[in-house]
This record gives sequence, C-alpha cells and structure tokens, in this order.
Amino acid sequence: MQRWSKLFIPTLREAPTDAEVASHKILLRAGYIRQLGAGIYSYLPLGQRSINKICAIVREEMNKIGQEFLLPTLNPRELWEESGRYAVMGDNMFHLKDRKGADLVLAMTHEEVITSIARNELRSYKQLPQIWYQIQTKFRDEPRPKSGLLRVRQFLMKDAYSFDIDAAGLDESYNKHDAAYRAIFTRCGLQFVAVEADSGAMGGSGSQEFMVYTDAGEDLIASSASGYAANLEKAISQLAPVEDLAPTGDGTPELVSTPGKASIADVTEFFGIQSSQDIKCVAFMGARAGHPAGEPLRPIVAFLRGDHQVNETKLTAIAGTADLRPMTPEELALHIGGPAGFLGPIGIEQVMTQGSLNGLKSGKALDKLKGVLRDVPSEGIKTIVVLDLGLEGRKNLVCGANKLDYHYRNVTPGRDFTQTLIADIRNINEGELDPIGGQPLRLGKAVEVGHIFKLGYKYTESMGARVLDANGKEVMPIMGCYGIGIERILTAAIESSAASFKAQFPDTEKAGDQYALSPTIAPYEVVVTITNVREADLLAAGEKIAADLSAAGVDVLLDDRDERAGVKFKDAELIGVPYRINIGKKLAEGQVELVDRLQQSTTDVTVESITNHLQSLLNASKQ
RNA sequence: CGGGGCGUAGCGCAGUCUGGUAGCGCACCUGCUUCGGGAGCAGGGGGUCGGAGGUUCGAAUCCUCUCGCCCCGACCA
Repeated sequence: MQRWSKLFIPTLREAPTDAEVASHKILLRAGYIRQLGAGIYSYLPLGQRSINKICAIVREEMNKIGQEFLLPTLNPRELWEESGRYAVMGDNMFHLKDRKGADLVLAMTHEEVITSIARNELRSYKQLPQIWYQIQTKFRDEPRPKSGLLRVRQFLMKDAYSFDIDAAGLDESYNKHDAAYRAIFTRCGLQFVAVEADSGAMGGSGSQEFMVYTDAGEDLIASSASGYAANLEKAISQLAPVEDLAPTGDGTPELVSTPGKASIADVTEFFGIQSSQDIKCVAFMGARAGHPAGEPLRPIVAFLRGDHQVNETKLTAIAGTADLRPMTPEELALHIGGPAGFLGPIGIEQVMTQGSLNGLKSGKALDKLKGVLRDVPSEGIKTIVVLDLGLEGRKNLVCGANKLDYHYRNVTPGRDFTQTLIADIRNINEGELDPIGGQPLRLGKAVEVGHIFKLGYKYTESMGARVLDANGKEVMPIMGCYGIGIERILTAAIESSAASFKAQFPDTEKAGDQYALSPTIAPYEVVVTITNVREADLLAAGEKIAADLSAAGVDVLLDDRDERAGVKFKDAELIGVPYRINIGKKLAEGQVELVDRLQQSTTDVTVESITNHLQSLLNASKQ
C-alpha cells in the first residue's frame, strides 16, 4: 500500500499550452511525465509505474516464445555500414564521436547488433530456431517530434528478432509473434486491429501492423465488420458497378470543345455526367528505385476514375520508383502532349505498348513487369502509363484531349488507347465494400503500436551470417523482426479512453481530460479516497480497507491527504486509476462507495465485502 | 528543410503597437473559518521579462543576431 501524502504526484490544474493532443495534456496534468526538450521526456513515478506494468506484460508474453537480451545502444559506425543502413538512415540517426575521434551512433533498432551475435555464435541448423528480444531505449532524431509521447526522439521499444533455417520456420516464428502481440495488446486493454502493411521497398512476404484507432494517429487504415483490415497504402475494395454512358455519333472518340473546363467538376457539369464517368489524369516524375541520383527522372502517368484519388505509395511500388513529384507544365507538354486540365491517355508515347507485358494485373507476371520497368534505363525513356483497375472494362468515358480547351467523349480503354500496365493505384473510399466479406469499409486515423515483419535475408546476407544445414551445406538463416512501442501502448490507451468519454459527454467542459486505464496498466489498480482525514472513523476505516486490499495482493493507493474531497476526487480521476473506493458519509451505515471508472458506475458496498468485491472485478478484467 | 505561432513567477495569461524599471488568476507559505466535486477571508514569499549585442537619459517594450518550444507541410527501417 502506498500513501498519497508521501508520494510525488505533481498534478496540474491546467495543461501547458505546448500540449495539443489529449494524451499529452493528460500525461502532463496527471504528473506522469515532464518534458526536457523536443521529443525528450522524463517519466515521473506514476508514468514509470505504468510503463513498468506494460513491460511486465510484454516480458511475460515474450518469455513464452523467446529469450530476453540487453544490448548496447552505443554502436560503432562500422556496424551500420556493414548492413548498409548507415547511409540509409542518414540524419535520422544520432551520431557522436568518442575521445579518440571514433564515430559512434545511437541505435535506432538492433538488427545489426543481433545479427552480429548470430553470425559469431550460430553455426548449425540444430541451434535454430531462435527468438531473441530486448526492451530498451531507442534513439531517432525525428525531423519533427510531436504529440507528447506519440512521436519522440528517445523511447522504449520491445524489439524481437527470429532466426530460422527456412521460410517455413520463419512462418512459424512470425505466427508465434502474431499470437503474442494479440495477447499483449488485449491484456493492456487496447482495442486494436491488425492490418496488412506496406512492406516497402524490401518487398517482404509478410508484414502486419497492430493499430489502435485514434484521431491523434498518423496512419490511415481501413477495416470492416468482416475482419478485413489494411493500411490505406495497401487497402483494396470492391467497387459498385457504374453505368457506362451511351455512345454518341458513331461511337468513336469525339472531340468536343470545352473552353475553360479544366477541373473534374467543370467537365462533369459541362457534359452532364457523373465524375465516375470521367477519366482523371495524374502525372509524375520519379527517380528509378535503387539507382544513383543524377539519372534522369522518368515520366509516370496515372489514369483513374474522376472520383478516385491516386495513392502515391501504391503507384511508387508499381512503377519501380523511389519517389514521385508532380510534372511541371513543360514536362506535361513533353511527355503527354497537353496542358493541365485537358490531359488524356490518347496519343501518349509509352515505354512499352501492346507487348506481352501489356495489361498484366497481378501475381508473378506483375512482379516480372515491375522488374522489367526497374531495369529500363531512364535515358530517353518513354512514358509509363498506369491505368487504375477501376477503369478496366469501362466504356464511353470522357477524358482530356491533350489539347487546350478540348475533351473527348466515347473513349474506351483497350480500344482507343492502351497502357503500360493496369494496377490498383487508388485510395479506397469509406463505405466501399471490403474484398473478403463485402462489408462497408471504415477509414480512420490510427496509431501503430506494433509491427511484425518477415525480414528475409537482408541482414544475414549483408552481414555474413551462415549456418550448416542437415546436409552440411552452408545456408543463410532467415530473419523476422518484431517491434512494440511501449509508450505508445500507454498513449493509445489514454487516447482511446479520452475519446470515448468525450463522445459520451460532448458538452462537458473538460471531457477531453476524462479517461480511465485498464487496471493492468494503470499505475495503481484502486485509489482508496478518505473523503475527510480529520474524521477519525473515516481515517481508520480507509486505512483498514487499504491494508486489507494490499494484503489481498491488490495494488492500492491510499489518498490520506488532508485535502477537500473534491480535490481528491479530481486527482483520482486525473491519474486514470480505474477503481476508486470512497470512504465517506455512508460509513455510518457500514458502507463505502465503489466507483468503477471503466463502467462509469457507482455502487454501495459493505465494508466487509469490499475486498472480495473489488478482487472479483479485477480478476474479471484480467481475463 | 519550407510556412505559421510562441518564449514575462511552478502552470495559465496581461503588459510590447504608443519605451519610464513588471501585473493578474491558480499553485506555494502563515493564520482563522470551511470540509462529498479543484473552498472563503486576511497576510506573505517568488520573476529582470529565453540569450547576446545595439539604439536611448532610460528597453519586457525599438533594432540586429542567436537559442528554444509548439502547430501545418516535407520526412518517418
């Protein structure tokens, strides 16, 4: 049992102006954290207790599948040069020199350190599989730290790495982490979704992010009732059928004068059509992925339905570029042949047309095409034309004529123009149906609390880790990596809870600061509030109840401060503890009040039964 | 790195335009009263105005430089 009167819990009545998001304000006001610099925070006793509880849960679950390490954060620069990440990380990594002038870095993650241990120690397939993890401070020189503990430069991360002899083994290690992560987040009281993630340039075979919906998040994810969930960068949907326009005249493309009609809205109004019956053109220049700067940029033109938005991550992956930027007017004229507002697919000189690669949509053929695109040098390259899947099979569309103040109608893909490839390159929209169960998709901001990723051979190859297999042949172990942001669990829990309180009491002035944590991660499971410590009966009863609870194994905080009841109630709520026992007037009748902040209920319980009553509540919450 | 905003007491803010040597609320300390939803009255302590330089008889206030923090964007294995 701990006594509030002896503790350091510096609560604030008002939040510092620097705090913008709910969790940041709450963490400051509740005395969990204090800021030292941009993206650098001290964890005060309450914050530390909560963090410790989260770490304990992570350890318990991770110990079921792996072994804990403690690894150095101070790393020699050479180690990161070996893996090739020294250059990749650039300014995102903190650099320093020791007294001899040797270059050191502060580790952002521990793939390099772990792999160096693996290559030195692992010799045989008999030593595999291994799952190694650590919970440590990581450093990232974020270009823009923000939102309290959500995006910081120094933070705790649980990082795990698996080494397996083959892909089947990696699948197993990956699945173990999937299960462990679900257990961890559930025990922490989080409502999460596991989404398919963009595996980036590495093209790994599997990658899942564990996300918690909150407006403070920086990612957009789509999910539906049938269990489909994906990052917007990966999400696909079923499109409702769209009625094609009836052909006019002889049904072939017809040039129409459309003076000044440069926007989708103008054009659809002019023709009296839906935006889904119009073709939108988005034009980019991009550097070929994996090639040195200085190579000429390549033109990439995307065509989508007028009511759809291009997803640059998808387009980047498809086109094999490292990045994209919009074309300048000069580039539009050169590569497409028309002015902005009147761009269209007819007449573009493409990198490849009508070839065997044309029209491929998925699978190995698509991968092959992407490979080919990557291998085409940029010198003198013709335009790469990408048609979004949403336009496949459509007829009699309206599009720009690549001529100022003119559009075409009766344009049919495949008949009137071809493309380099057809692919999914758009953002899904909320309300569209998911691809597996046909349920409406919900789109929302979310924060990433965990990520599991099939790494493959990236590090074992570059850093030279080898073991002998059963045939005595030297093979590379295959790796997976798996991260959890410890502070983000706390932050996400606060954000979610604060948001639901706010939704419930939209009018309450400070609803944004109302929240409650799961007892599993709250700094204390219960606060025993003696409403007036000057009344000997109340004081004695509170002491006894707190002592009993403590003896029963409950993590209890006794508010024995000589403060007014209102102050104590407010403080107890501020620190997010889910249960509160009020020792007050009803004691004369042998009763105390149990306030359940998660259920938002208050019940009278007899002094004799309060310990058992609370214990059963706590046990239920741990299921 | 681009755009915007802000640094005055522990927290929230006023004062800056129109220079005259710093003020309010909360918090803190003392006393009395009060005691179930951030108490009342009285008294009190605390800042040299982010930093440096300059202009001036005189600078929180004007000028120059600089440091820091927040927000939007870019970036984010």
